[in-house]
Amino acid sequence: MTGQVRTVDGRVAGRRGQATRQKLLDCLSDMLSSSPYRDVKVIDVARKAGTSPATFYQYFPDVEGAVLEIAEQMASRGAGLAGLVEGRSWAGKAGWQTAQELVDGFLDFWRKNDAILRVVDLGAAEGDKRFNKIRMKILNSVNSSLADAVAELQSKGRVDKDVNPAAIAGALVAMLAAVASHQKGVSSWGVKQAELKPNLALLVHLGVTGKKPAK
Amino acid sequence: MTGQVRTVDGRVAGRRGQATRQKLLDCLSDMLSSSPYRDVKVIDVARKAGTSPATFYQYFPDVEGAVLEIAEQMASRGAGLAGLVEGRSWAGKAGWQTAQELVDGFLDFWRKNDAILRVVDLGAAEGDKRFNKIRMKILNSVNSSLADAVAELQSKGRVDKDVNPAAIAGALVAMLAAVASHQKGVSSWGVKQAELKPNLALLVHLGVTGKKPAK
DNA sequence: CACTTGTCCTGTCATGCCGTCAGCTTACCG
DNA sequence: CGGTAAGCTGACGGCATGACAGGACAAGTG
Repeated sequence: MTGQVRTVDGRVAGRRGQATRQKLLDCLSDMLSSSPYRDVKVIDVARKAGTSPATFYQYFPDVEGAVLEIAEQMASRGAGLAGLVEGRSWAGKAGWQTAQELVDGFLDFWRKNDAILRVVDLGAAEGDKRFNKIRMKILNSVNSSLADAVAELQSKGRVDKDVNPAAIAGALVAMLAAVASHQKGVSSWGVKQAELKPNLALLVHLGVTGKKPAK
Repeated sequence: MTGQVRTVDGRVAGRRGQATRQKLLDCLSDMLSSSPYRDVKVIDVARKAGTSPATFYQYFPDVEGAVLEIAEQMASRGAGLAGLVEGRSWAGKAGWQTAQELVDGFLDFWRKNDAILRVVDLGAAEGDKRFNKIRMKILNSVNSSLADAVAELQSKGRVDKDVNPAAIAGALVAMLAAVASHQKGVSSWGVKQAELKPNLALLVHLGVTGKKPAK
Protein backbone atom coordinates (compact mmCIF):
# COMPACT_ATOMS: atom_id res chain seq x y z
CA MET A 1 0.00 0.00 0.00
CA THR A 2 2.44 2.65 1.16
CA GLY A 3 5.06 3.03 -1.53
CA GLN A 4 8.63 3.95 -0.81
CA VAL A 5 9.23 7.16 1.06
CA ARG A 6 10.60 9.74 -1.35
CA THR A 7 12.23 13.11 -1.01
CA VAL A 8 10.74 16.11 -2.76
CA ASP A 9 13.28 15.81 -5.58
CA GLY A 10 12.51 12.17 -6.15
CA ARG A 11 15.25 10.26 -4.37
CA VAL A 12 14.28 7.25 -2.29
CA ALA A 13 14.93 7.77 1.39
CA GLY A 14 17.20 5.27 3.13
CA ARG A 15 17.48 4.38 6.76
CA ARG A 16 19.17 7.59 7.81
CA GLY A 17 16.90 9.74 5.70
CA GLN A 18 13.77 8.22 7.15
CA ALA A 19 15.08 8.77 10.65
CA THR A 20 15.71 12.45 9.93
CA ARG A 21 12.31 12.75 8.33
CA GLN A 22 10.62 11.22 11.34
CA LYS A 23 12.58 13.42 13.70
CA LEU A 24 11.37 16.47 11.84
CA LEU A 25 7.79 15.20 12.10
CA ASP A 26 8.19 14.60 15.83
CA CYS A 27 9.61 18.05 16.42
CA LEU A 28 6.86 19.64 14.37
CA SER A 29 4.34 17.71 16.40
CA ASP A 30 5.86 19.11 19.58
CA MET A 31 5.79 22.64 18.25
CA LEU A 32 2.13 22.34 17.35
CA SER A 33 1.40 21.54 20.99
CA SER A 34 3.37 24.44 22.34
CA SER A 35 2.68 27.32 20.00
CA PRO A 36 -0.11 28.60 17.76
CA TYR A 37 -0.30 26.93 14.36
CA ARG A 38 0.09 30.28 12.67
CA ASP A 39 3.44 30.87 14.34
CA VAL A 40 5.07 27.53 13.61
CA LYS A 41 8.06 28.28 11.38
CA VAL A 42 10.15 25.88 9.36
CA ILE A 43 13.32 27.29 10.81
CA ASP A 44 12.19 26.56 14.36
CA VAL A 45 11.30 22.98 13.54
CA ALA A 46 14.65 22.50 11.84
CA ARG A 47 16.58 24.03 14.72
CA LYS A 48 14.75 21.86 17.22
CA ALA A 49 15.58 18.78 15.17
CA GLY A 50 19.23 19.80 15.05
CA THR A 51 19.25 20.19 11.31
CA SER A 52 18.92 22.93 8.72
CA PRO A 53 15.82 24.37 7.02
CA ALA A 54 17.07 23.06 3.69
CA THR A 55 16.80 19.54 5.04
CA PHE A 56 13.19 20.13 5.96
CA TYR A 57 12.40 21.17 2.40
CA GLN A 58 14.03 18.02 1.15
CA TYR A 59 11.33 15.91 2.74
CA PHE A 60 8.27 18.18 2.75
CA PRO A 61 6.98 20.81 0.34
CA ASP A 62 6.04 23.09 3.24
CA VAL A 63 4.73 23.05 6.81
CA GLU A 64 1.28 22.07 5.67
CA GLY A 65 2.67 19.09 3.83
CA ALA A 66 4.38 17.83 6.93
CA VAL A 67 1.26 18.42 8.99
CA LEU A 68 -0.72 16.29 6.57
CA GLU A 69 1.79 13.53 7.10
CA ILE A 70 1.45 13.69 10.87
CA ALA A 71 -2.30 13.74 10.54
CA GLU A 72 -2.19 10.69 8.31
CA GLN A 73 -0.16 8.75 10.86
CA MET A 74 -2.59 9.72 13.57
CA ALA A 75 -5.59 8.79 11.45
CA SER A 76 -4.23 5.29 11.09
CA ARG A 77 -3.97 4.96 14.84
CA GLY A 78 -7.42 6.50 15.19
CA ALA A 79 -9.10 3.89 13.07
CA GLY A 80 -9.14 1.87 16.29
CA LEU A 81 -11.94 4.08 17.52
CA ALA A 82 -14.30 1.95 15.46
CA GLY A 83 -13.93 -0.80 18.05
CA LEU A 84 -15.71 1.44 20.55
CA VAL A 85 -19.01 0.97 18.74
CA GLU A 86 -18.80 -1.93 16.37
CA GLY A 87 -20.75 -4.98 17.38
CA ARG A 88 -21.90 -3.46 20.68
CA SER A 89 -25.37 -3.65 22.07
CA TRP A 90 -27.53 -0.59 22.59
CA ALA A 91 -30.16 -2.39 24.62
CA GLY A 92 -30.68 -2.05 28.36
CA LYS A 93 -27.72 -1.70 30.67
CA ALA A 94 -25.34 -2.80 27.95
CA GLY A 95 -26.48 0.19 25.91
CA TRP A 96 -25.60 2.58 28.69
CA GLN A 97 -22.20 1.02 28.99
CA THR A 98 -21.64 1.24 25.26
CA ALA A 99 -22.41 4.96 25.35
CA GLN A 100 -20.12 5.52 28.29
CA GLU A 101 -17.22 3.67 26.75
CA LEU A 102 -17.64 5.49 23.47
CA VAL A 103 -17.47 8.86 25.19
CA ASP A 104 -14.55 7.76 27.28
CA GLY A 105 -12.52 6.42 24.39
CA PHE A 106 -13.31 9.34 22.18
CA LEU A 107 -12.32 12.00 24.67
CA ASP A 108 -9.21 10.07 25.50
CA PHE A 109 -8.09 9.81 21.92
CA TRP A 110 -8.75 13.49 21.40
CA ARG A 111 -6.81 14.53 24.47
CA LYS A 112 -3.83 12.53 23.33
CA ASN A 113 -3.82 14.11 19.89
CA ASP A 114 -5.35 17.50 20.48
CA ALA A 115 -2.70 19.57 18.78
CA ILE A 116 -2.80 17.86 15.42
CA LEU A 117 -6.56 17.40 15.56
CA ARG A 118 -7.02 21.15 15.99
CA VAL A 119 -5.14 21.76 12.80
CA VAL A 120 -6.98 19.05 10.92
CA ASP A 121 -10.26 20.54 12.08
CA LEU A 122 -9.22 23.97 10.90
CA GLY A 123 -8.08 22.70 7.54
CA ALA A 124 -11.31 20.80 7.04
CA ALA A 125 -13.40 23.80 8.07
CA GLU A 126 -11.48 25.95 5.61
CA GLY A 127 -12.55 23.60 2.87
CA ASP A 128 -9.29 21.77 2.25
CA LYS A 129 -10.25 18.39 0.85
CA ARG A 130 -7.11 16.63 2.04
CA PHE A 131 -7.75 17.60 5.64
CA ASN A 132 -11.40 16.79 5.33
CA LYS A 133 -10.56 13.35 4.04
CA ILE A 134 -8.37 12.68 7.05
CA ARG A 135 -11.00 13.98 9.42
CA MET A 136 -13.51 11.66 7.76
CA LYS A 137 -11.18 8.71 8.04
CA ILE A 138 -11.10 9.17 11.81
CA LEU A 139 -14.74 10.00 12.37
CA ASN A 140 -16.18 7.72 9.74
CA SER A 141 -15.36 4.55 11.59
CA VAL A 142 -17.38 5.70 14.57
CA ASN A 143 -19.93 7.46 12.46
CA SER A 144 -20.93 4.59 10.26
CA SER A 145 -21.11 2.20 13.18
CA LEU A 146 -23.40 4.58 14.99
CA ALA A 147 -25.49 5.09 11.89
CA ASP A 148 -25.82 1.32 11.53
CA ALA A 149 -26.97 1.04 15.10
CA VAL A 150 -29.64 3.68 14.58
CA ALA A 151 -30.74 2.12 11.29
CA GLU A 152 -31.11 -1.27 12.92
CA LEU A 153 -33.23 0.06 15.75
CA GLN A 154 -35.22 1.90 13.15
CA SER A 155 -35.91 -1.23 11.16
CA LYS A 156 -37.27 -2.80 14.33
CA GLY A 157 -39.63 0.09 14.71
CA ARG A 158 -37.95 1.31 17.87
CA VAL A 159 -36.90 4.60 16.29
CA ASP A 160 -39.08 6.93 14.25
CA LYS A 161 -38.98 6.48 10.51
CA ASP A 162 -38.32 10.09 9.67
CA VAL A 163 -35.00 9.98 11.48
CA ASN A 164 -31.95 10.03 9.27
CA PRO A 165 -29.41 7.65 10.86
CA ALA A 166 -26.42 9.24 9.12
CA ALA A 167 -27.42 12.73 10.20
CA ILE A 168 -27.92 11.71 13.82
CA ALA A 169 -24.65 9.84 13.89
CA GLY A 170 -22.80 12.72 12.26
CA ALA A 171 -24.19 15.21 14.73
CA LEU A 172 -23.31 13.07 17.73
CA VAL A 173 -19.80 12.48 16.48
CA ALA A 174 -19.36 16.18 15.77
CA MET A 175 -20.52 16.90 19.30
CA LEU A 176 -17.99 14.55 20.81
CA ALA A 177 -15.21 16.00 18.69
CA ALA A 178 -16.15 19.57 19.55
CA VAL A 179 -16.42 18.98 23.27
CA ALA A 180 -13.17 17.07 23.21
CA SER A 181 -11.27 19.85 21.51
CA HIS A 182 -12.54 22.42 23.97
CA GLN A 183 -12.16 20.29 27.06
CA LYS A 184 -10.18 22.93 28.89
CA GLY A 185 -12.52 25.69 27.85
CA VAL A 186 -15.59 23.82 29.04
CA SER A 187 -14.34 23.84 32.61
CA SER A 188 -14.81 27.60 32.71
CA TRP A 189 -18.51 26.98 32.27
CA GLY A 190 -18.43 25.56 35.74
CA VAL A 191 -18.65 21.99 34.51
CA LYS A 192 -16.06 19.54 35.73
CA GLN A 193 -14.47 16.87 33.58
CA ALA A 194 -15.94 14.02 35.57
CA GLU A 195 -19.42 15.48 35.37
CA LEU A 196 -19.19 16.05 31.66
CA LYS A 197 -18.73 12.44 30.59
CA PRO A 198 -21.96 10.90 31.90
CA ASN A 199 -23.96 13.76 30.43
CA LEU A 200 -22.34 13.25 27.04
CA ALA A 201 -23.04 9.56 27.30
CA LEU A 202 -26.64 10.36 28.09
CA LEU A 203 -26.96 12.48 24.97
CA VAL A 204 -25.36 9.77 22.84
CA HIS A 205 -27.71 7.18 24.23
CA LEU A 206 -30.72 9.41 23.72
CA GLY A 207 -29.66 10.16 20.19
CA VAL A 208 -29.10 6.56 19.17
CA THR A 209 -32.01 4.89 20.90
CA GLY A 210 -34.40 7.79 21.48
CA LYS A 211 -34.76 6.63 25.08
CA LYS A 212 -33.25 7.30 28.44
CA PRO A 213 -30.67 4.71 29.42
CA ALA A 214 -31.36 1.99 31.96
CA LYS A 215 -28.58 2.29 34.52
CA MET B 1 -17.93 51.01 27.78
CA THR B 2 -15.91 51.18 24.60
CA GLY B 3 -13.42 53.99 25.02
CA GLN B 4 -12.08 56.03 22.17
CA VAL B 5 -10.46 54.16 19.33
CA ARG B 6 -6.73 54.55 19.62
CA THR B 7 -3.78 53.87 17.37
CA VAL B 8 -0.95 51.64 18.52
CA ASP B 9 1.17 54.68 19.39
CA GLY B 10 -1.57 56.25 21.48
CA ARG B 11 -3.14 58.87 19.24
CA VAL B 12 -6.90 59.11 19.16
CA ALA B 13 -8.31 58.19 15.76
CA GLY B 14 -10.47 60.77 14.02
CA ARG B 15 -13.15 60.26 11.43
CA ARG B 16 -10.82 59.51 8.57
CA GLY B 17 -8.64 57.28 10.69
CA GLN B 18 -11.56 55.23 11.87
CA ALA B 19 -12.71 54.77 8.30
CA THR B 20 -9.31 53.46 7.27
CA ARG B 21 -9.21 51.22 10.28
CA GLN B 22 -12.61 49.77 9.49
CA LYS B 23 -11.67 49.29 5.87
CA LEU B 24 -8.64 47.30 6.95
CA LEU B 25 -10.87 45.16 9.16
CA ASP B 26 -13.32 44.57 6.31
CA CYS B 27 -10.56 43.57 3.93
CA LEU B 28 -9.05 41.26 6.52
CA SER B 29 -12.46 39.71 6.99
CA ASP B 30 -12.68 39.09 3.26
CA MET B 31 -9.25 37.53 3.15
CA LEU B 32 -10.13 35.17 5.97
CA SER B 33 -13.00 33.86 3.87
CA SER B 34 -10.90 33.34 0.80
CA SER B 35 -7.60 31.99 2.05
CA PRO B 36 -6.30 29.86 4.90
CA TYR B 37 -5.73 31.74 8.16
CA ARG B 38 -2.12 30.74 8.15
CA ASP B 39 -1.51 32.43 4.82
CA VAL B 40 -3.13 35.77 5.53
CA LYS B 41 -0.38 38.40 5.34
CA VAL B 42 -0.46 42.00 6.46
CA ILE B 43 0.86 43.14 3.11
CA ASP B 44 -2.05 41.52 1.27
CA VAL B 45 -4.63 43.08 3.54
CA ALA B 46 -3.01 46.49 3.14
CA ARG B 47 -2.84 46.17 -0.65
CA LYS B 48 -6.47 45.16 -0.81
CA ALA B 49 -7.43 48.16 1.28
CA GLY B 50 -5.44 50.43 -0.99
CA THR B 51 -3.01 51.39 1.69
CA SER B 52 0.41 50.40 2.99
CA PRO B 53 1.51 47.83 5.56
CA ALA B 54 2.77 50.63 7.78
CA THR B 55 -0.77 51.94 8.06
CA PHE B 56 -1.98 48.55 9.21
CA TYR B 57 0.57 48.52 11.99
CA GLN B 58 -0.61 51.92 13.10
CA TYR B 59 -3.96 50.49 14.11
CA PHE B 60 -3.18 46.89 15.02
CA PRO B 61 -0.21 45.22 16.68
CA ASP B 62 -0.44 42.28 14.25
CA VAL B 63 -2.90 40.14 12.29
CA GLU B 64 -4.09 38.43 15.43
CA GLY B 65 -4.88 41.75 17.04
CA ALA B 66 -7.05 42.75 14.13
CA VAL B 67 -8.76 39.37 14.12
CA LEU B 68 -9.65 39.81 17.76
CA GLU B 69 -11.25 43.12 16.87
CA ILE B 70 -13.37 41.55 14.14
CA ALA B 71 -14.34 38.75 16.46
CA GLU B 72 -15.39 41.23 19.09
CA GLN B 73 -17.64 43.05 16.64
CA MET B 74 -19.20 39.76 15.59
CA ALA B 75 -19.69 38.67 19.19
CA SER B 76 -21.75 41.77 19.85
CA ARG B 77 -23.98 40.96 16.92
CA GLY B 78 -24.12 37.32 18.06
CA ALA B 79 -25.49 38.17 21.44
CA GLY B 80 -28.84 38.26 19.65
CA LEU B 81 -28.75 34.47 19.50
CA ALA B 82 -30.02 34.49 23.06
CA GLY B 83 -33.44 35.47 21.74
CA LEU B 84 -33.68 32.07 20.08
CA VAL B 85 -34.11 30.33 23.43
CA GLU B 86 -34.97 32.87 26.09
CA GLY B 87 -38.51 32.72 27.34
CA ARG B 88 -39.54 29.97 24.95
CA SER B 89 -41.57 26.95 25.83
CA TRP B 90 -40.21 23.42 25.64
CA ALA B 91 -43.57 21.73 26.08
CA GLY B 92 -45.55 19.96 23.40
CA LYS B 93 -45.59 21.28 19.87
CA ALA B 94 -44.17 24.61 21.00
CA GLY B 95 -41.12 22.73 22.25
CA TRP B 96 -40.53 21.19 18.86
CA GLN B 97 -40.79 24.59 17.26
CA THR B 98 -38.36 26.09 19.75
CA ALA B 99 -35.82 23.40 18.93
CA GLN B 100 -36.26 23.93 15.20
CA GLU B 101 -35.89 27.68 15.40
CA LEU B 102 -32.82 27.39 17.59
CA VAL B 103 -31.13 25.10 15.09
CA ASP B 104 -32.16 27.30 12.21
CA GLY B 105 -30.96 30.52 13.76
CA PHE B 106 -27.75 29.02 14.97
CA LEU B 107 -26.75 27.50 11.65
CA ASP B 108 -27.68 30.70 9.90
CA PHE B 109 -25.54 32.84 12.15
CA TRP B 110 -22.64 30.47 11.75
CA ARG B 111 -22.90 30.38 7.99
CA LYS B 112 -22.82 34.16 7.85
CA ASN B 113 -19.71 34.36 10.00
CA ASP B 114 -17.97 31.10 9.31
CA ALA B 115 -14.58 32.54 8.48
CA ILE B 116 -14.04 34.49 11.66
CA LEU B 117 -15.70 31.82 13.78
CA ARG B 118 -13.21 29.25 12.50
CA VAL B 119 -10.35 31.39 13.70
CA VAL B 120 -11.99 32.09 17.05
CA ASP B 121 -12.53 28.38 17.50
CA LEU B 122 -8.91 27.65 16.71
CA GLY B 123 -7.65 30.33 19.07
CA ALA B 124 -9.88 29.04 21.85
CA ALA B 125 -8.79 25.44 21.25
CA GLU B 126 -5.17 26.55 21.37
CA GLY B 127 -5.80 27.89 24.84
CA ASP B 128 -5.83 31.61 24.07
CA LYS B 129 -7.96 33.17 26.78
CA ARG B 130 -8.96 36.19 24.71
CA PHE B 131 -10.43 34.01 21.98
CA ASN B 132 -12.05 31.75 24.50
CA LYS B 133 -13.70 34.72 26.13
CA ILE B 134 -15.18 35.80 22.82
CA ARG B 135 -16.35 32.29 22.05
CA MET B 136 -18.01 32.18 25.45
CA LYS B 137 -19.67 35.51 24.88
CA ILE B 138 -21.38 34.11 21.79
CA LEU B 139 -22.24 30.67 23.09
CA ASN B 140 -23.00 31.66 26.65
CA SER B 141 -26.20 33.45 25.78
CA VAL B 142 -27.62 30.31 24.21
CA ASN B 143 -25.93 28.04 26.68
CA SER B 144 -27.25 29.58 29.86
CA SER B 145 -30.75 29.85 28.46
CA LEU B 146 -30.67 26.17 27.56
CA ALA B 147 -29.26 25.27 30.94
CA ASP B 148 -32.06 27.22 32.61
CA ALA B 149 -34.64 25.35 30.57
CA VAL B 150 -33.18 22.01 31.59
CA ALA B 151 -32.92 23.07 35.22
CA GLU B 152 -36.54 24.16 35.27
CA LEU B 153 -37.77 20.88 33.81
CA GLN B 154 -35.57 19.16 36.33
CA SER B 155 -37.11 20.99 39.26
CA LYS B 156 -40.52 19.81 38.06
CA GLY B 157 -39.27 16.25 38.13
CA ARG B 158 -39.53 15.87 34.37
CA VAL B 159 -35.78 15.37 33.97
CA ASP B 160 -33.58 13.05 36.00
CA LYS B 161 -31.82 14.56 38.97
CA ASP B 162 -28.37 13.35 38.10
CA VAL B 163 -28.38 15.37 34.91
CA ASN B 164 -26.13 18.42 34.93
CA PRO B 165 -28.00 21.16 33.08
CA ALA B 166 -24.85 23.15 32.25
CA ALA B 167 -23.11 20.10 30.85
CA ILE B 168 -26.04 19.13 28.65
CA ALA B 169 -26.46 22.66 27.39
CA GLY B 170 -22.74 23.02 26.73
CA ALA B 171 -22.64 19.76 24.79
CA LEU B 172 -25.66 20.67 22.67
CA VAL B 173 -24.28 24.10 21.87
CA ALA B 174 -20.90 22.62 21.01
CA MET B 175 -22.67 20.18 18.71
CA LEU B 176 -24.49 22.95 16.90
CA ALA B 177 -21.30 24.97 16.53
CA ALA B 178 -19.34 21.98 15.25
CA VAL B 179 -21.94 20.91 12.72
CA ALA B 180 -22.31 24.50 11.56
CA SER B 181 -18.62 24.95 10.95
CA HIS B 182 -18.40 21.72 8.98
CA GLN B 183 -21.62 22.18 7.04
CA LYS B 184 -19.92 21.63 3.73
CA GLY B 185 -17.97 18.66 4.98
CA VAL B 186 -21.05 16.96 6.35
CA SER B 187 -22.63 16.82 2.93
CA SER B 188 -19.97 14.36 1.85
CA TRP B 189 -21.42 11.95 4.39
CA GLY B 190 -24.40 11.74 2.13
CA VAL B 191 -26.53 13.94 4.35
CA LYS B 192 -28.24 16.90 2.75
CA GLN B 193 -28.60 20.28 4.40
CA ALA B 194 -32.36 20.10 4.58
CA GLU B 195 -32.26 16.67 6.18
CA LEU B 196 -29.72 17.73 8.72
CA LYS B 197 -31.73 20.41 10.45
CA PRO B 198 -34.70 18.37 11.71
CA ASN B 199 -32.35 15.72 13.01
CA LEU B 200 -30.34 18.32 14.91
CA ALA B 201 -33.55 19.75 16.29
CA LEU B 202 -34.53 16.27 17.40
CA LEU B 203 -31.28 15.87 19.30
CA VAL B 204 -31.66 19.26 20.93
CA HIS B 205 -35.20 18.44 21.99
CA LEU B 206 -34.18 15.05 23.30
CA GLY B 207 -31.30 16.60 25.21
CA VAL B 208 -33.33 19.32 26.84
CA THR B 209 -36.51 17.44 27.66
CA GLY B 210 -35.38 13.84 27.57
CA LYS B 211 -38.39 13.05 25.40
CA LYS B 212 -39.23 12.77 21.75
CA PRO B 213 -40.92 15.87 20.40
CA ALA B 214 -44.64 16.04 19.69
CA LYS B 215 -44.96 17.17 16.10
C1' DC C 1 -4.05 84.65 4.03
C1' DA C 2 -0.11 82.70 6.61
C1' DC C 3 0.68 79.94 10.56
C1' DT C 4 -0.01 76.30 13.88
C1' DT C 5 -1.58 71.99 15.42
C1' DG C 6 -2.69 67.47 15.31
C1' DT C 7 -4.22 63.60 12.45
C1' DC C 8 -3.08 60.49 8.87
C1' DC C 9 -0.31 58.05 5.76
C1' DT C 10 3.93 56.34 3.49
C1' DG C 11 9.05 55.69 2.14
C1' DT C 12 12.63 53.47 3.91
C1' DC C 13 15.34 50.49 6.51
C1' DA C 14 17.16 46.60 9.51
C1' DT C 15 15.84 42.17 10.55
C1' DG C 16 14.46 37.59 9.84
C1' DC C 17 12.09 33.77 7.48
C1' DC C 18 11.22 31.45 2.95
C1' DG C 19 12.45 28.29 -0.49
C1' DT C 20 16.12 26.90 -3.83
C1' DC C 21 20.62 25.47 -5.58
C1' DA C 22 25.22 23.96 -6.08
C1' DG C 23 28.29 21.40 -3.87
C1' DC C 24 30.28 18.89 -0.08
C1' DT C 25 30.17 14.64 2.88
C1' DT C 26 28.71 10.05 3.93
C1' DA C 27 27.21 5.32 3.06
C1' DC C 28 26.84 1.43 0.18
C1' DC C 29 28.38 -1.86 -3.40
C1' DG C 30 31.07 -4.38 -6.76
C1' DC D 1 39.38 1.60 -4.23
C1' DG D 2 36.44 4.05 -7.25
C1' DG D 3 31.68 4.85 -8.63
C1' DT D 4 27.10 6.09 -7.44
C1' DA D 5 23.37 7.64 -4.96
C1' DA D 6 21.79 9.41 -0.49
C1' DG D 7 22.10 12.97 2.86
C1' DC D 8 23.04 17.46 4.44
C1' DT D 9 24.18 22.42 4.48
C1' DG D 10 25.97 27.28 3.39
C1' DA D 11 24.60 30.84 0.96
C1' DC D 12 21.56 33.66 -1.61
C1' DG D 13 17.68 36.42 -3.76
C1' DG D 14 13.13 37.48 -2.46
C1' DC D 15 9.62 38.85 0.48
C1' DA D 16 7.11 39.93 5.00
C1' DT D 17 7.73 42.17 9.30
C1' DG D 18 7.69 45.99 12.26
C1' DA D 19 9.77 50.53 13.58
C1' DC D 20 10.68 55.31 12.57
C1' DA D 21 10.88 59.91 10.83
C1' DG D 22 8.88 62.89 8.07
C1' DG D 23 5.59 64.50 4.37
C1' DA D 24 0.58 65.42 3.19
C1' DC D 25 -3.58 67.06 4.61
C1' DA D 26 -7.56 69.17 7.13
C1' DA D 27 -9.13 72.35 10.59
C1' DG D 28 -8.75 75.91 13.55
C1' DT D 29 -6.48 80.63 14.86
C1' DG D 30 -4.90 85.42 14.53
